[in-house]
Parts: sequence; structure tokens; C-alpha cells
Amino acid sequence: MNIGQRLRKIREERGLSQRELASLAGLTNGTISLIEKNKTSPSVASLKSLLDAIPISMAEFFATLEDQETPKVFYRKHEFTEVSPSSEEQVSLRQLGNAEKHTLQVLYETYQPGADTGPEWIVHEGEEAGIVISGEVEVTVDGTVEVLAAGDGYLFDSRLPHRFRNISDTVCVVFSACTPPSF
Amino acid sequence: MNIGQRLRKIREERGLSQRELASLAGLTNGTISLIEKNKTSPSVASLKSLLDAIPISMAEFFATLEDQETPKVFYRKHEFTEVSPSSEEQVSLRQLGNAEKHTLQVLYETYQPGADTGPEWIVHEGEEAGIVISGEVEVTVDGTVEVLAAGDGYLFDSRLPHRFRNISDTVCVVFSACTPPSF
DNA sequence: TTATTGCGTTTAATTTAATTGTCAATCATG
DNA sequence: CATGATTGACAATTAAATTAAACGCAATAA
Repeated sequence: MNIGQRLRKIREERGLSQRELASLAGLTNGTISLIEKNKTSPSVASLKSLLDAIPISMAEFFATLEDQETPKVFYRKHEFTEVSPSSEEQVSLRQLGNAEKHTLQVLYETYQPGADTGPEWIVHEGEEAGIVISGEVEVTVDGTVEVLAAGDGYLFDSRLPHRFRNISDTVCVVFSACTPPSF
Repeated sequence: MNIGQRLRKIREERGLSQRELASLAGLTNGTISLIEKNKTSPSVASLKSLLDAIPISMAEFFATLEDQETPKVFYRKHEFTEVSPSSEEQVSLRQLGNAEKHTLQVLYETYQPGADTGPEWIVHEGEEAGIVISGEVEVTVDGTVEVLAAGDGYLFDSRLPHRFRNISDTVCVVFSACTPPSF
């Protein structure tokens, strides 16, 4: 996001010191220093005070901020977002990035023993592929059933009805990709 | 601003409960409850987490929020903003609203004894008028000098060089209007 | 009834933002 | 040079956001 850099930029464009802006906004120079160095995330109320004093609207502030943003490329383990329906306790689907902004949806899937995406068949647009990282999973595609183990993979047209089941007694982890994103 | 109302609206549009959204955003349901009831102003970081989970961009969130905003009409005493140059200690100019958004600039002016806007003449576009609330002030417009007391007023073309001085030993308060705003 | 589940809210404890006061660096001015 | 003023940064304190847990309510099922 880099709120700090953006705030500093527009503040300096207006020729304001931290202290001047602070007094206009009803905050302190110390606060502005911390915000500009990204050492704190200001409350929306505080940021609004600052932007009103400049003045510039919240929408404008974030519009150009988000435009300039370099697209996110790298994701840490904890940054994957859980996207499995909350009802499903047995299956965890952890998605890489925000699929709505991409044509590729990448999932880190965890199937507990007994987990099952059925019995209704999954059908959607696009193609999907995956590779089993650990454990075993039974994959059914258009009537054909296979049990895949670590290192095995699959690739098929998502319009073919399909289903995943963990019929083993250990957790199964699958890494998959799908295009276009289906949810 | 009403961040709370807007957040609740879009959350409910997506059919999410506070708890669901909380787990997606990595916050707690209690926090969302407080935000939606405007009992707290979330940090920008927290709000971003929530909007990313929905998902909707910050710019979008504030764009429609600020569009819907009804223009501010009423101002409390403490909401007047001090606009006199920081160098001037003797003169306080407290402005009603944000002049940049209006064609009318309204000021609540306080002149300490000895206060003087001179010796350089003030000259700018537009017309200005005022009425003395309390105390006395010497007003010079285009060479003509008058001392105005409580109840007296003035109205002139701002392109005429003018100057205000408090030559009495009591504080003088003037209520003035100017169009278009000159600063 | 009597649990049970899911909802939003509230409260006390904790974590974090914001203030206050201070500092060294910078830049004019006499 | 001093000196005074102004700048941004920092440590310690205060204020506020956030958490974690419990609460009350309504809907649903046993």
C-alpha cells in the first residue's frame, strides 16, 4: 500500500511541513512522521483529517495509490486465502492471490481423511490441473476413476464432471491450477 | 463519513456474516460489529483487509461513499477552521466550512488590540462585506478611513486596496463574507 | 420443552495508534 | 560563528483500536 510515501508526496507538493499539516488536521507532527514512515497504520478517521486539511478526497488518495501499485507477485505461506465453502470442514482450499484479478487460479488443497467433494459432480468452464504433494486422493473425471499418490498429477477440461475423494487414512495435499478461475 | 453503514451494506450484499468476513480478513467478528456501528474508526490496514476479503478496492469504497455524502450545512463553533497565516498572531480568521468547495467564504475574525492587516494593502478579486460584532475596528478602503463599532458594517469591491486595524484597547470581533473565496 | 446452531452485540484485557516532550540536523540572520 | 527558528525523528506515556470471551436473541430440530 505505502500510505506513508503517498502522504509525504502530496504533503510536500503543497509545500506543507509535518507540523503545519498536523495543526491543520488537528493531529501532531509525530503522528505524521510515524505514518509517513509506515511505522503505523492510521485510523480512517485520522487519515480523513489529514486529507481534508490538504485537501484531497479519500477516493482520490486511494485511486492513484492503487493505480501505481505494482502487482503482487510473491506470496508467503500465510498469505494464501481460504476459499472453501465454510460448510466444508474436510476440504481446505487455500488460494494464491486474488483470483478475480487473474485468469489463473492456483490452489493449495488439503483433504482430510474421508473428505469428498461429491456426491454432486463439479462442472465449470476452463481447464484444470494438479499434482499430489503428499498422501493419496481418488479422482474421478467423466466416469474414469484413478487413485493418485505423491508426484502424480491430472489435467482435464473442467466441463467434464469431476470429483475428489480422500479414501485413505492420511491427509492429502494437492497443488492445483485452474483457468479461468471458477469461483 | 459513515464507514460502518457502507461496510455493512456491501457485506450483506455479498451474503457474508460478520464472522465469515472476519475469518476471511483475519480479524474478529467483534471488531466488525464495532466498525459497522461506528463505535471505532478502523485502521487503514484493517479496513484494507476487510475490503480485500470482500473484495472491493479502497478507491471504490470511498468513491461511492463520498458521492452519497450529503453536503455539510451546519457547523459548530469548534468546527470553524483557523486560516490566518501562522505568522499573524494578532489576527484570527476562523472560516466556515471549506472555502475551496464553495463560492462564498465566511469568516469569524478576531482582532487583538493593535492588530493590523497592513501596512501593505490587501487587493483581490470579488466583493466582501462584514459586520462588527463587538469592539471597534478602523477600516480603510481606497483611501477612505472609518471606525466601525458593534452593529456597523461594510461592503466593497475587493479590488479596492483595503486594510483593517484595531486601534482600540479591547478585542474586536467581525463577521465577514467574501465572494469568491480569496484564499 | 430442551438443546443446538448461527447471528450481532457487548465487555474486559491486550495490543496498537497517537500524543507529548525532546533531540540533533538544517538553515537563515545578525 | 552564535543564535533562534524550523525541520523530521524518536522514546515514553496516554488514548484508542482490536482481541477473546461471554451474552442475548431467534430459528431449527430432537
